[in-house]
Amino acid sequence: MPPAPATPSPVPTSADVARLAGVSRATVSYVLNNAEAVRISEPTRRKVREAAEELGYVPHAAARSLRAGHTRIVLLPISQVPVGPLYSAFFNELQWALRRLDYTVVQYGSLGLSGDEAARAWAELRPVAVISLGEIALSAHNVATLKRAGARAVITLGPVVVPGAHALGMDQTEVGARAAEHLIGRGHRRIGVVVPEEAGLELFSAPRLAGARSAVTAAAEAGGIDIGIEQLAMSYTEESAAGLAARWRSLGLDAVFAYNDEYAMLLMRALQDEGLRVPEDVAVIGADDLLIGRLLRPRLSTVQIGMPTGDHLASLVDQAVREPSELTQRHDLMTAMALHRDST
Amino acid sequence: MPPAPATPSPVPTSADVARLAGVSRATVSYVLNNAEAVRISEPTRRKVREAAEELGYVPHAAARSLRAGHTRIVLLPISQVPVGPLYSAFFNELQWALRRLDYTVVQYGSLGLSGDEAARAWAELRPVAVISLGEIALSAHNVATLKRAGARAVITLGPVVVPGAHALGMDQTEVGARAAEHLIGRGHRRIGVVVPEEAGLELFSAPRLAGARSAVTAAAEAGGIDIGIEQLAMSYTEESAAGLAARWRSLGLDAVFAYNDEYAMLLMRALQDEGLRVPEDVAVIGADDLLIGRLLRPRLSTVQIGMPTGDHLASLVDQAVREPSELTQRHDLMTAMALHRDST
DNA sequence: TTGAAAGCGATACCAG
DNA sequence: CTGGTATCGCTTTCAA
Repeated sequence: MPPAPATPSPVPTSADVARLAGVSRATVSYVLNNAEAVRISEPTRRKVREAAEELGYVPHAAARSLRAGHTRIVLLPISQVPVGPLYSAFFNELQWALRRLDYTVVQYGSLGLSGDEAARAWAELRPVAVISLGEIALSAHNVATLKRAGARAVITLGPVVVPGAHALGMDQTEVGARAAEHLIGRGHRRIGVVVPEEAGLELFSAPRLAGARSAVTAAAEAGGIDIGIEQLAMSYTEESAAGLAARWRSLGLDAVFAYNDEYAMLLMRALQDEGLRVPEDVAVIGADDLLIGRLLRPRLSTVQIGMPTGDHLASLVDQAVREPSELTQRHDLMTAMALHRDST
Repeated sequence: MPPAPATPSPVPTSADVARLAGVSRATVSYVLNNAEAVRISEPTRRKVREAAEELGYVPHAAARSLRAGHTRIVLLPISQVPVGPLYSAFFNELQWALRRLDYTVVQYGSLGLSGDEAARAWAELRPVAVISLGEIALSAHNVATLKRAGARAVITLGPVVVPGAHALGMDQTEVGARAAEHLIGRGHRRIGVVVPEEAGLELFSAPRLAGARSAVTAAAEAGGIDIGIEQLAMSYTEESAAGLAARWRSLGLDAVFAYNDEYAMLLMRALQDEGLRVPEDVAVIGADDLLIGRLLRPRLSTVQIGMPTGDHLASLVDQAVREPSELTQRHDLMTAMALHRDST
């Protein structure tokens, strides 16, 4: 007796369901999609449903979208760097909200790809929308590639505006500006700005630094005073923080905006260990208003960031998909506000 | 003159490329996939490539995998809860490693779905593998559904073993056990265990608590001594920590294992504000060895966790996909080791 | 070396 | 009310 046929467990298709139920594939499709246009008798419906159940039939998304001519995929390139709890929470929320709107969120790790490579790779999936944080620099040409592949919206959340793309910018310059203004307002005139050495974070750190710079310039001109600002490289390790703290006195600074609360805490601890008093000798301000910033003493002053809700952003995305012609440019989605505690 | 035809920007297909290049679709496919089996003349190749370039042609992944009969999708259900920087970093790494092995990682938010619903939704994408953290409780039947839909491996990283699934468990009980042993070894006999109230974290907190429990039992039996252990609910807010600290003296505990470093820091600060000395009045140990745990004073003792590298896990996944019959069960991928600092 | 054509799975039109 | 069938884009066998 010959062995069983080579196909051990063929994936059941709608044809299998049809065969088992004794109807045509068309009928199966109608029943399973609750098609309103055609009326199918109740016994037939039951037969079909039972057959599908028995076979464990699950429709094939690729086949369906091939037929439909479009997908509901929203592609979310993921970045390699840990962008902090604030952004992580925001992304989770966004995913969620998009799913509720019946989109399938596909996160795609694209580290190390050029804009061209990334755009091609993404386009293969025929996403209906792409939401880029900005970790991959997209050109107008890349946007065109994606649109030609059926993307109805290419949305960038980063600071860089790309022709053809919707920009829902989370303006990080505001963060730096609020921090600098806070320090200046409290009488500080020699301000350091910590810029993380970690690769990938420049997407956030550069605008924050730029914002601080412009705030300093504005304040100096308005008040006719001399304010200094200095960029300080530091990485997220105790050693790096200690190194910076060790040469602190030679820098002649009386305040520092430390990128975010984590870097601020790290640096503040190192400064204290170096014998400097916070805020008397040096004022320290972070950003993101993380809970841990309230645990160290003195309590850390910070810039509180108001992120848009996932629901809100999702609905903007949905709108862009429905009406791609309205090229939205918005930069008011994120708010920043200095929060005075005890470290400044 | 009539307006342009209704189709504004039809997505270019391989047929369009063929037409433009003056060859057949087959030839286009051969050229673009660098088919070794057939030899195509160099001029033809160039013509095809140029035509593809000019049209901005990008192949259609769904059509391709429909034809191929399988995908390279690895489905990663994502949980709603922030599981901490350790896990986030691990997941990033894993994604990366999988992409290098030419898989497409699809993260799928499945919160609120039942096991049945989730399995069906995932199966529609015909993933070649599913890697579940365990946030959705999968039954053997669900695993069967996925396998019938072509999944060659269903892998669970959580503590629950599901029939038919590969288990690459990250054994969280070890964490609790090491923490409890550390505290017992340092002479503590009344141990509290903080269990986060945040939904979703029970996946981690329950095994950590269980591990602490069994370590206590083991030590008590071996030493013939009386050791008490008590579960303490707390959420990640200052209020909750303060509330717990306020009733601390009435609990009669001399040590606490606080789920992880973040909860530990929060509680330690609240205890100190309540006038309790750490570690004299109460010893505190966390877990995950986060950098911030070294910033507070006293420095936080912790349980250091050794996660498998993304590369390692990815290669295990790849192996499971290639050889699905070898049902792997491994629980030694994560290591846990108590780290003594100053808070115990 | 290239072209014609079958077929992957699901859907929707048009007949019956 | 239900069934046959063309179609989506791509790969691959078979013929020429």
